Amino acid sequence: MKLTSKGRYAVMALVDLARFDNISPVSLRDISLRQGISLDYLEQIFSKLRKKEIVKSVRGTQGGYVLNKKTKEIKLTIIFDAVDEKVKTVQCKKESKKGCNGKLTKCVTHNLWDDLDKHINNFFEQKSLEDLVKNNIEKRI
Amino acid sequence: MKLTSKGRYAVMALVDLARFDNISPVSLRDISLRQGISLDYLEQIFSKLRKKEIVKSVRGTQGGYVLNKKTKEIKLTIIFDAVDEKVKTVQCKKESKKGCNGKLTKCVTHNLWDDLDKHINNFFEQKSLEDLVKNNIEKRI
DNA sequence: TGATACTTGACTATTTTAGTCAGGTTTATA
DNA sequence: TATAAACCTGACTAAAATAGTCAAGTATCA
Repeated sequence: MKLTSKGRYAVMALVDLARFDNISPVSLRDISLRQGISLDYLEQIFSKLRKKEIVKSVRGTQGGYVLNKKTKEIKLTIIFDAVDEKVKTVQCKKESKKGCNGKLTKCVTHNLWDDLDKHINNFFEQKSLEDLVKNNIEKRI
Repeated sequence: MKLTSKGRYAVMALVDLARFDNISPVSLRDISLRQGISLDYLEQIFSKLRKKEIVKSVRGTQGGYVLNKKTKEIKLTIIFDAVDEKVKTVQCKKESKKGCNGKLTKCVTHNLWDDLDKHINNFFEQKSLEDLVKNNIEKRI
């Protein structure tokens, strides 16, 4: 049970962006250096974030990225969704009218995984970028 | 963010076992047929469960497996632990004295992942096999 | 003593992940 | 208007993890 580094990097990069974008756009190069994430990989990630309107890009010299929403509104849910980090702990097959395990019933643990997904998503829906930035400033990390 | 099928199968098989083992040992062959899990794979999983004393084996004809603890005591935590299903959503590197991201500090999201792991583990520590079996009987799945 | 069932360990195809690489296009500013 | 900084896109790939399979046992009950 792991989170992919794409999801993790997306959050790290956005926290970084949230802390610096009040002055001017933040270049991916800067984020790359500060967070230790490959520039090429960051570009892939930000392309997705831009499509979901979480960030805006500013082109040209001195350009970069800016947040496109308030930090309070950017919940982890929408970040993970943007970079295809799915919280689907178990994929029960939906073959025609069959349930999981190839039979007509649901598998014995079906409800359990549903509950688990809800539990995790609940966490992601509550945490916003604002929380993370605050947490960082408070603890002076 | 996915659970491996090893973890899922382990839980499915144990729920199955919990429902049938009051009469006599349950053979893996039966579980395999009822739950649609490969027999060979089940053997790997039960070998691990036995080492952690979650189940006992009964050899010979009419043999099989029996639960080695009360269903109430078998929490998801110990099941996942037994089959190496780790809830470590993010692996921050621990290189000598360096933090994650190769710097001297913790990465900006370090505390977040710790919180997430706690949140998920909390769920697993509360759910027991008893809960799952009850849920199954009530809903007649 | 044979059938049943557990036990072990090696092996492997497939999929996913975590990037890299190459070759663009756009735009601010000197 | 040239140029460098920065974004943008898509194809490619090595390595790791996953989800099993396969083979060859050993133990024990009837």
